[in-house]
Amino acid sequence: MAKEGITPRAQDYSQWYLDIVRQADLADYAEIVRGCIVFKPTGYAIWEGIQRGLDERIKATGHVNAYFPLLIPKSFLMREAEHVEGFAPEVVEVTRGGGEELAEPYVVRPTSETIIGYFYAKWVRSWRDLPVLINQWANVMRWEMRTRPFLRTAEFLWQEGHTVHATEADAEHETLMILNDVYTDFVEQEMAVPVIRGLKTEKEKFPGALRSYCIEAMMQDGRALQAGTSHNLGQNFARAFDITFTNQNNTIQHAWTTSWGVSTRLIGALIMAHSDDDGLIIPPRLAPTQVVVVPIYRNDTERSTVMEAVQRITALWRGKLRFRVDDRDNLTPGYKFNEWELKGIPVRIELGPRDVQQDTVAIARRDIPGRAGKAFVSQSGLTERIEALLVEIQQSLFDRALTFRDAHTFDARTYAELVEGVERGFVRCYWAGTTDDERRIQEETRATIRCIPLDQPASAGRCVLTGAETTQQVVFARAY
RNA sequence: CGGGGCGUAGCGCAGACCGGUAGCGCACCUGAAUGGGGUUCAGGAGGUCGCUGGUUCAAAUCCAGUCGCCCCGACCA
Repeated sequence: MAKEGITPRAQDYSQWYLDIVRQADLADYAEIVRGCIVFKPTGYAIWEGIQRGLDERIKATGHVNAYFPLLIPKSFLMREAEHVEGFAPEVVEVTRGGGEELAEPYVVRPTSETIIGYFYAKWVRSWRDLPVLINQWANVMRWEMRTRPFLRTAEFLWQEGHTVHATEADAEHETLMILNDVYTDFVEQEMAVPVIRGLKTEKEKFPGALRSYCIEAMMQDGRALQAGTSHNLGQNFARAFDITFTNQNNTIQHAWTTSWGVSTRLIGALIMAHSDDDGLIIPPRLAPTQVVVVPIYRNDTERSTVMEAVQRITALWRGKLRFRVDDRDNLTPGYKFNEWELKGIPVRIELGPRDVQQDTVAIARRDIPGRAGKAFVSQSGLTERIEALLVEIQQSLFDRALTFRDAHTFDARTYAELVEGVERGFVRCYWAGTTDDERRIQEETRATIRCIPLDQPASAGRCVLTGAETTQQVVFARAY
């Protein structure tokens, strides 16, 4: 029973996504600024929830927040060879200011490794200054050729962590700790989206990094979405920006740096992982509003008794549940039911004259849409019942997403199986090919190696392409 | 950069071939009734027809130019 104005997923998945964004009032196109969107209050509230969950974890692991300039001297970008090459095509330049041509143009940051590297070089002198553990919440700009709300926009919001360490081992530990304790934990626990942790291949890694790790999630069309990345930058940026320190033996050494980020793209992941043909579904732990109350009445007398009961019941929720009462008078209850389902509120409580008499309410859960997810229950113990239901919904969304991913993950032994598998989801296979092989497969199948999973099989197998024996498995998929 | 399409009310569109001073649906405003799964009736407001120029007594409509947006591809993640 698809809602009005929402294209069913099976008909056109990409249009379905755009419909959800529009209908659930998450974003508006900033048609006057190419490739940009407006994060409307509902969409921004989801981002605030993401920020809260990540910021807590980032701080709990010893990091602090700071803020660096939006504009970066163009020459900075040039200092790291791979980095320039990687970002040059999508950089926006500022060449004038105060009505005059600038001596040196600035670029609008596509990411901040370079400018932060410059300051870290100033700040770091001794091994006693390390580690530097700083995060920044910021906007960045990349002139993308083709944009989609949240998934790829010219300007987007994110956090970028930038750290400096004395040794390679420390940097590697930091990179993996962020991947595990911050990103994976947040995305799985709060967003209820299961992820695969892995290493990027040379072809897919961050420009300038030694190694890039990532978490990859599966969307409901079987395509992969990179939900977060964590890079061990080695000494590449330390060399380019001269970040050095004197160690305990009074020797000057280049430091080891890392960077890691997740962006507003996560909102896209959230939508595509959970939502259905009736609209958005937001996992309870992240939902700006967890419970909506729809009062039902026919006249002023009924209205006052019903509203009285609503007041009495919701008074118990303060500090426990994020809720709102939909007391708009010009809309029918049926309309409101549909609207709140469309907007993905996890639990809906309906309360009418009959409920007042019988000491009941109707309780509906969003993950089971329509009347099927609705039950009449007693008012006593309602708060606890809702709290338990929210936990249950959170778990059921995660389980559902995991079951879906497993059902759409295929082991391929031959190239033909790989080609067939990426049509429908993730393909797991042994791989001993080269970067050129990857490129060729991408041309032929539009699929790329999403990652080399951290969880690897115990035994060896034969490469899906070359037939060579290898112990390394990779995951192929088409990606957003 | 190549191919295609589109600019008329907030949104979606008709009107254009055949020139005569702009219309429909939804949304919006007012009132009344309705109210447990997208409520009904009545009334109302809202448009320099993307922009510039030309043809004409008369241009949304014909002609020329120009700007912008969308889709497909290339590119990127």
